[in-house]
Amino acid sequence: MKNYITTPIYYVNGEAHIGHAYTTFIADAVARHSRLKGNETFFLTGTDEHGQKIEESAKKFNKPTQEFADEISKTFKDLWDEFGISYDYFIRTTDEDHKKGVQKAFQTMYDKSDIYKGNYEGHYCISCETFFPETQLIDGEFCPDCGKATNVVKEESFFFKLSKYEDKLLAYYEEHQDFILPKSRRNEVINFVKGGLHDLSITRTTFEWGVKLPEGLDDGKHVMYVWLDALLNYITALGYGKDEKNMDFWPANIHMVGKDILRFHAIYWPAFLMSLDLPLPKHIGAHGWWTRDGEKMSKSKGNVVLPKEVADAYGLENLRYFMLREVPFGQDGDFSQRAFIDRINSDLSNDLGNLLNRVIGMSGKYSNFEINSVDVQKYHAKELNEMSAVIANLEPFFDNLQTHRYLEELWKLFSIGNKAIEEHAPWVKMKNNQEDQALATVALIANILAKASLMLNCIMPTTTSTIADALNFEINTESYKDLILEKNLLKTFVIKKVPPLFPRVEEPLMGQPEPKEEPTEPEKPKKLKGKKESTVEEDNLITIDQFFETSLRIGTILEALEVPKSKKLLLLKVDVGEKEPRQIVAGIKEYYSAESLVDTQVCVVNNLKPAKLMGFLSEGMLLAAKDKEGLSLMRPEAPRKAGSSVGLI
RNA sequence: GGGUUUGUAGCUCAGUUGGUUAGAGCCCUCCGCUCAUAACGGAGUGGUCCCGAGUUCGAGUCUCGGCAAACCCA
Repeated sequence: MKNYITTPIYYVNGEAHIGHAYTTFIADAVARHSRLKGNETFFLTGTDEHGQKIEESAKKFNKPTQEFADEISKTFKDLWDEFGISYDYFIRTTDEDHKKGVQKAFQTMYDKSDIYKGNYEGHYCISCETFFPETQLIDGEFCPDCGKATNVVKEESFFFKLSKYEDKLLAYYEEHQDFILPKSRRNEVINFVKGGLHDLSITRTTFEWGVKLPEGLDDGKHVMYVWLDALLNYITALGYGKDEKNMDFWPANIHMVGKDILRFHAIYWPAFLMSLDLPLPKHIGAHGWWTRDGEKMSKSKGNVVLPKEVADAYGLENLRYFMLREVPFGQDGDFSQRAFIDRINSDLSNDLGNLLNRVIGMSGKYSNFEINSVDVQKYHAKELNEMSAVIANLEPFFDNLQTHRYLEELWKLFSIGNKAIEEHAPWVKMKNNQEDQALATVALIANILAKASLMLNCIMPTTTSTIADALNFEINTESYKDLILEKNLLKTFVIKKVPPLFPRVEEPLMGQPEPKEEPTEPEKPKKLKGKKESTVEEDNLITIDQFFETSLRIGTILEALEVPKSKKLLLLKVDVGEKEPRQIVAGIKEYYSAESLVDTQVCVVNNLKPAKLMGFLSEGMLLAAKDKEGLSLMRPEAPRKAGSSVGLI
């Protein structure tokens, strides 16, 4: 069986945040799950690089558009590589092959008379790349989504006959109840379609950064609307319009998307495919968004969770586990260090990690690390049956993308193991000359860990491989078949001693003044504590009065402009609670775009002697932290009144 | 304004086609155990299943009307 799994292609207009990582983690888990079961699997991710917004962002950074796109696209690819995402192909919409495929699709739809030329007039928001009807605008001018001003655009445009497919789409939803997952999202889509579909404007003449139309259709003025271009990546990646070499993977098993782009995937995309006479994807999986400590994440709040930062602090696989365990698929999830730490400590350290440690400890004491499954069936038939029952029930959860339920059920295996140890108390059996029984219990635990590792592998690939290695087997399709499908037990082996897999986390590892400690090396913290050395050098001590000589205040940035000809400098107008805002020149242009700073708060050194930089007067400076990776402004955790003083607690 | 979804123990969530005393994990308390990462096991505390009305022998589950939150649409 062939399975094709995709993430959306990510828009190259900013760095990857936790939401991108989440989509990618789920898709990666689905792909790994599919491979482990022996299915031929193609997992696609990539970047979406066309559109007016990219063109303009590139201009802002004074870069050729392609170069700008190259750079951001690379940050995504690098991150996924670092995260060990098992994609088979990374597509970019600026790839020549992709563009050709898109043109071929356009031509095919045109030849079928599903595309026609007309005129479009409407209010267009550049930022959202969307037209809005006048009734929807705020004050008749501003974009209802982002609040920025819209432009009235009248232009020649090609249209796709979306209206033609209304009934076919509805029929498809009806026949395929699980086309849209979770089911709760289905109605939303159906209602939208029932409300009537307008033909879709699919080309633009107002900018150039996009795929040109096939030759002969226009005079070269038009470029394709970014969504048409973007959605087609799912087939151009398989060779559509070129050699078609992987088209036998089509139709996709699942397109994983965020709920914000469900409409494009559940309505426009199927309609395009119908027009191309291609089968439709089997599932569209729409997941929710992440909040942080119960609040929406946004640049202006400065509370965006960066996946790399979290993975560095807590471990990549812990993060994968947390994200897939914590949230019912489709619902919004909340990221908090408290919840994350609870998951690590109770689920990973106590239940799973400790169980492995127990089996290593016992086998070392009782049988010189040798483990033999010969008597497991004899003494632990009950546990084996319970295990089989749990494993047999797992699959549907995964198929419905209910990873949180899948993991919850899977964890019952560890509970069976921990209970069995308590109940059979091998240490008592050893004293009573019932060595067979004691060793059978130890072997039972090893088998539990082996089977659980196979089922957990798609979510925690590295950790489970470590466990498998300790248990002297490899995780692959054969062992899956052997231990899971055929329910066999491990052959006799000598268990490897491994250090605790999941050190307990005692306190938050992020957003703390203390340096982060490596979660994989539990020895370190102890050493640090033991030394009791003051980390402050005596010579550098100051009195509290000296500290208070510096006046620190919270400021709200009202305006931010780039200083011409300067690589580093931004010119800011900052409200620090005085009559007039201060003008501050700050060297942060390499790290922050001017527009992202407006309406955010910073910490201002208020009583610095004014200085002139590149000819501009600067009446203060900002606090920021810098390391090799980059620079972060110091901001209040929650908004404070402009001019609030920053002091000691 | 129309619509969809969600609302169950302090927290995070399960509750299949309506059927006996509403479940799990975490947290908290007590007890037990010592192979283990102060981990594990057992017991217990804790619920007007958002509110109100209705259908029914019987409603967390169905219907209607509210309230709250999130989202979609005009």
